[in-house]
Amino acid sequence: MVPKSVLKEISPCVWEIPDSYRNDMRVPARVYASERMLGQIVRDRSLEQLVNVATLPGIVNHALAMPDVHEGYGFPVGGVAAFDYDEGIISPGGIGYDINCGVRLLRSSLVKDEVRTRMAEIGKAIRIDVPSGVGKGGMLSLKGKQIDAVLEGGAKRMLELGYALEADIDHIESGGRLDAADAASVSDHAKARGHDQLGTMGAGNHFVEVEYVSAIYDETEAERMGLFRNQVCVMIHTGSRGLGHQVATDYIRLMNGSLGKFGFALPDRELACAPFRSPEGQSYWKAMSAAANFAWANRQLITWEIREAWKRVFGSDENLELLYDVAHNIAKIETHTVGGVRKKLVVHRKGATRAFPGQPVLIPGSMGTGSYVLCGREAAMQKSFGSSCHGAGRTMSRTRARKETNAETLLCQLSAQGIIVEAGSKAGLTEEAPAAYKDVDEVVAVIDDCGIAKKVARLKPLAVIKG
DNA sequence: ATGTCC
Repeated sequence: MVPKSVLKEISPCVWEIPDSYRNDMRVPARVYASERMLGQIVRDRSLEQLVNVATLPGIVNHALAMPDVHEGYGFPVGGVAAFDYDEGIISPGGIGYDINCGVRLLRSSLVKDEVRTRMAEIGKAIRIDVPSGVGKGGMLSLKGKQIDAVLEGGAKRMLELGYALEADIDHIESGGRLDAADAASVSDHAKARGHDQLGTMGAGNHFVEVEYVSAIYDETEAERMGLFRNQVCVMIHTGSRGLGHQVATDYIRLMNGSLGKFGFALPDRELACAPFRSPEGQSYWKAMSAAANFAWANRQLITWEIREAWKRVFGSDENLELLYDVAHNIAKIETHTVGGVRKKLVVHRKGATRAFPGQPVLIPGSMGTGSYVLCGREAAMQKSFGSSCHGAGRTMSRTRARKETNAETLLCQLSAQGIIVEAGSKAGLTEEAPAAYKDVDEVVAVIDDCGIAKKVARLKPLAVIKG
């Protein structure tokens, strides 16, 4: 464990672990957090994991942790690490098992008071149209070349198939498609797991939520994003399902086997990686891009399903427009200024959101607490490779949350707040108890205060549909 | 997160 005394506050809410802390660190580590939050952060292994990340070949500037950081597989969740394109590595653990887990926000033209009495109905309709649960299949069953077209075309393939509007594509990070994707780098096993999973939610922290705009912090940005007070919106949180999980599994195994060849001695085997330019690194990059495209296609088909449900309940004139869609678990090739020089980097975001200047940043809180819309600021480029936090962040393991939460009590608490809950399983519900998460208001305040992204609007839940 | 252990 990294003791709190090692961390020095170098500016408000920015804490540094110097590279002298351990002799294998190549760069310092930095944490964005309030002092109170730092007290929570030092209680798990996330900072030790962050120090481990700082030892990886080709890392530039700092290994970064956002205020929602917590322990993950090898790399902490809520972490950002950028590696030199030519000299650096790519690591599946730095992206996560759920490749391109992410969030998308749809806005309606309805206001809260018009829909209050219809929430049970829309909750059930979404629950029926968007299948959820571990291993669950959906409305499409893709075969052979059909799945390859989705892996290489992402959300744009869904447009060709009639499940997207032209305008949707312009409001997705990277246009909902990474060009590097190559279906041939994805195993048949991964394709088999994913072939019927488009348009499905999954389980764990994945959800669909009907929310309303409860506060506006920046009128100009809110107007630009088409948001207004009491407006009803829909948030979708899911990823690449079994397909992405299998891609991660396949390449962690492959890269563990090639560590010796590259002469890598890692402080933790969970950091399995390969030089980005190596055959292993390139294969994973192409497969990760394909899985990311699959996730964008998934959120797109879910959008189509929700639009159908929405029209059934609220009438055919009612539509849902895509505000934005962001990835939370992904690596990207980006150019950033490092030491005054423009450099091509492989930016790993694991439980972190891209937050380029002017870009909408979507941050869901824990179940029942609602979400934030922020807007990326110029300073993010220097402070965090244009990245923000991605959510509230866990303070309790799934097991502990399940042990300490009573499902009935939790349901009562949510319904007392007027929130409709459609839950797939009681175990799944208790794992996501708000008590198992940090306070999203506090997490977002750090991001706002340190100038990474500014608060635009807050949304509160009306109906929660969970896996 | 995940056909929650090949």
